Amino acid sequence: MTNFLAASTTANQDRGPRGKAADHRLRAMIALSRLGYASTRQLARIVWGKITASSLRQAQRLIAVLSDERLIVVRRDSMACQQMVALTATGVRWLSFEIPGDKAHARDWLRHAHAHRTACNSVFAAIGAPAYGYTELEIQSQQAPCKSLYHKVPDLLIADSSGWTWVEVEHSYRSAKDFEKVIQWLRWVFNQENSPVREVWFVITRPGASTIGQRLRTALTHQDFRDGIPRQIRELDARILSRHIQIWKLDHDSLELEPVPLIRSVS
DNA sequence: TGCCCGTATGAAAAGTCGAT
DNA sequence: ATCGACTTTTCATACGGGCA
Repeated sequence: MTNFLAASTTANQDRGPRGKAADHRLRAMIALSRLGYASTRQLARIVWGKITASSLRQAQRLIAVLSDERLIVVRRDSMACQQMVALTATGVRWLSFEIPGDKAHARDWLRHAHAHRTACNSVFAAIGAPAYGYTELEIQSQQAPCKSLYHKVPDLLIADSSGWTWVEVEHSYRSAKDFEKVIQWLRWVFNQENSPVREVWFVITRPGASTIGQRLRTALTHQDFRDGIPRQIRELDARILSRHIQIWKLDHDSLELEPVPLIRSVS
């Protein structure tokens, strides 16, 4: 992936304001280069850390300035009633590194913005846009350490020294067939001796997908020994359920993740 | 969804011209 | 002849249609 620190040291020189404003600008530009496109809210969350009336205003002002300087283009998303922005060719040149796919500009991504990528970007913002994480766009552009694993492509990937956190963005209800594939995939991944994946996160971004936790719990819980499931699978499933899965729900207003308990509390 | 292409647009460069 | 103000040309690129 692109070397961020090198980029930030060179891109910071003699380009617009210095100090805090320059830092905000650089962080917004880097975020845009990684996400492909972003909403005002996403930028506010990434650059200022949290969504407040103040951070939203600052984000709006920064977008106005960058747009005046023709570093970004703005598009109003009539569906979601929000501004979406992406880098222009001038904006890409402003950065001292290439954007995913070595594209000249990010206009096409903005024009063909789709709900799933937008949701992935919101989740990326919500987990704090980590430098050791990879966006959906970066994964598609094969800049992540993992393009796919056992026929499954991650929506987001966080790769720190302790292993990978594989993030699935649950933006629609999974069909029974698709869900079964996920279960088989989980078993395959966590049956490996040295699986690079430490945890799999399921992040609910739409009400329609909110039952994913219950479905996983049901599928991976085997109370009856006589149901024909081999002991190894029962133990593997129990381990997956207790150690390797986390369910989160995205709050679209604050762009924060709320944990969803996976194990029903014993009453 | 990605790419190409024709057109529109706006900024910079080059050219024009009158006043001194 | 030189300067400054205004006009024209050129060029880059944003936009959006359309195709694969």
